[in-house]
Amino acid sequence: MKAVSIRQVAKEAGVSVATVSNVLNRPEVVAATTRDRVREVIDTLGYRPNQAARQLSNGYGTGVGLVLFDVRNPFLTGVARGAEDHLHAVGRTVVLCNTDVDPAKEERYLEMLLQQQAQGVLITPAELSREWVDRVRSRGLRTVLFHNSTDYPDVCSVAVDDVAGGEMAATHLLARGHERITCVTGPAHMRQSVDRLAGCRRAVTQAGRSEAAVDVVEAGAFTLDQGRRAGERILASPSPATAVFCANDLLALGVMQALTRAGRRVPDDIAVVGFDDIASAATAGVPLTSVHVDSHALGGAAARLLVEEVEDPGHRHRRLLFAPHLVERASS
Amino acid sequence: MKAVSIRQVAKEAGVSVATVSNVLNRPEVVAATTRDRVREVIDTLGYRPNQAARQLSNGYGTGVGLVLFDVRNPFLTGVARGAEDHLHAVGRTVVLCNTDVDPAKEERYLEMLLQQQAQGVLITPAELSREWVDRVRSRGLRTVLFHNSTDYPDVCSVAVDDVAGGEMAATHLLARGHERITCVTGPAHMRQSVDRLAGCRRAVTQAGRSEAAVDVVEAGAFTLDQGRRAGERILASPSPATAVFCANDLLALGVMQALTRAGRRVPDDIAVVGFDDIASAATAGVPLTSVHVDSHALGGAAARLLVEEVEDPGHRHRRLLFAPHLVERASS
DNA sequence: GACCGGGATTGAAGCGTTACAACTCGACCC
DNA sequence: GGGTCGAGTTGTAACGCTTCAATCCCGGTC
Repeated sequence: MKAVSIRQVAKEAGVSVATVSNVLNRPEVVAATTRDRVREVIDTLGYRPNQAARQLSNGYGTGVGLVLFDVRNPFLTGVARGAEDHLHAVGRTVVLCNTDVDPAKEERYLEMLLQQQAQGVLITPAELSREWVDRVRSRGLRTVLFHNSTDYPDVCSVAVDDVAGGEMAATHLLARGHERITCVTGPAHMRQSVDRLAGCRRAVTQAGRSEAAVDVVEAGAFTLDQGRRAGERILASPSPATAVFCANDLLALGVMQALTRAGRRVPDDIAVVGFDDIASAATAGVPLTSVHVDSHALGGAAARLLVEEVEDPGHRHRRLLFAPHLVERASS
Repeated sequence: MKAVSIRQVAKEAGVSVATVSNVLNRPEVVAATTRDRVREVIDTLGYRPNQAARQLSNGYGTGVGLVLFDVRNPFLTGVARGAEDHLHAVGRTVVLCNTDVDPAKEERYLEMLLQQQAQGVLITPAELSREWVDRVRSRGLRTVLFHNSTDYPDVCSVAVDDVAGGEMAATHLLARGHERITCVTGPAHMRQSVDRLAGCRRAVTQAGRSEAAVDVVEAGAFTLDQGRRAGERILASPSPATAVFCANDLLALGVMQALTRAGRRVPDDIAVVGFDDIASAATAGVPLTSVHVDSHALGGAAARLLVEEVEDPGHRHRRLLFAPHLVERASS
């Protein structure tokens, strides 16, 4: 029942613990015959190196924190999976932490990770600021942010190129022959609203049209309900555009519900495009065209960045921007 | 930069390391004044007990494994969150592992957890068998299964009461005045198909009707596409029932797509009820009535069970069955 | 004044690894 | 024969903490 220790392996193999340790960590320094013998003993005895001891000895552990505001967020779920896949592949262990965007909770987690001597953390910061970044850094935690901000060139981060995404959606609609586009954004202060709208406008002007070709409807939140409301507002307009691009799938689904409820046909009367490509987009009554983000790849990239930062002293901080792509479905 | 050790705290506070350790672990044995002084030094110095050392010393760690076949599965995502919440609240650390139902991968994870000296694991087993259970146990890992099986009374497990869920759905439809129900199941060999259908039948017979009042349509898989196909088959029937209960939301959404595409109105012509209450159920064109499972609570319960098993020597293994509940929406 | 009991404190032995300095031992060279 | 070299191996300190037996100290007892 008691776990086998390196000492027992050493005794059994007739060598010193140092040699066993070498077999494990620098096999090239030990003679082939000894190495084989030791290895054999290792598996007949079922020896399993004790991580805690190892960690204590060399001063750092193998765990890294995955600090997300909520794994249930479909995007973050993908990110989590992507990160976990890569981290596990390189022999690291992922500690899951959900903050609910609560700085106090986040702080508790970071503290816990520090106690575990985690080497790094992949995080959606609850409140990003110069101060926060410095604080985390000063405690010796390598960090990769899931955040779309250019303000911190000294931290690695990964994010989605919202502008490019908005542009894709709009370009698609224009290609389908729509002359005017209604853009439903979320709250105006949110970066996603701003950037996705900006992308939409860029597509329009690059197609040689005036910016006036895009009507803006601002929803109070990125929710289904607000989407419905936005849909009603669009219907109330004297001459609604024939296409609507929503900054988020929930808004788009809400808009579609309002439209169909009012008897309009999607896409025949009005085309709809969303953003994020959540699962519901594909399963909707009229499957929704949406801008897809490969959250898995994003998580993987973040993990890679973190590992690089941990292992390579000459690491340069980088900001990775992921290009999304359009998934065309029946709604447009 | 170097972390503060217990020794420095001891020196600074003018006591021995043993006393500092006591302040941390058994505060009641140390005199109030000493205790306060030590505590003060602890936070002015920013001392953080080293988990690895602690773990090495007392022989076991604080981490527990959360081994799921895929966090992206919406149900498991909820479970993960529920488990994490509780585990964190009781000071434990959650190590996330995704197996993709691959026994080899699962094995690697278990091995890794063993090296970390994790005390327990919450797991969706890739291949459940007597042998597997014994093997895991013999290595000293406490285990709680997410699995609906009565075959292993000596292991804790949590699961959903599928029979009760099916019964609820059918009872609801009968109450709405439907005389006959079509039940769309997944593959016949899957427990979910069997149990949910059984529940449906039970409701029907308990309402004094013959079992013949439920038509069975077996779908090849729990997918949207198979749902559409099932929908078409229902339409092709000479006298379709006015209500359909699907063993899964994706099937239900597929059925609804087929129905509306054929010009039938849901729920006016045909009512539809699903199972699982995934996010898409609420956002569908016609919001779907579904049997909801509180995955968060389920994860929490599993966590509680595991902690109990780890901490209480007199622990009795239990099998928890969660009652689902019906969420009524527009589709029925 | 010697003795006792018990609360408070402490010294030191582990816990299982790693890594470094030191050692062994043949082969090889002059 | 003595010396050098290098590959292989090993003894052991150190990592930071917990725990337990041992010690200390002080007020109370007889």
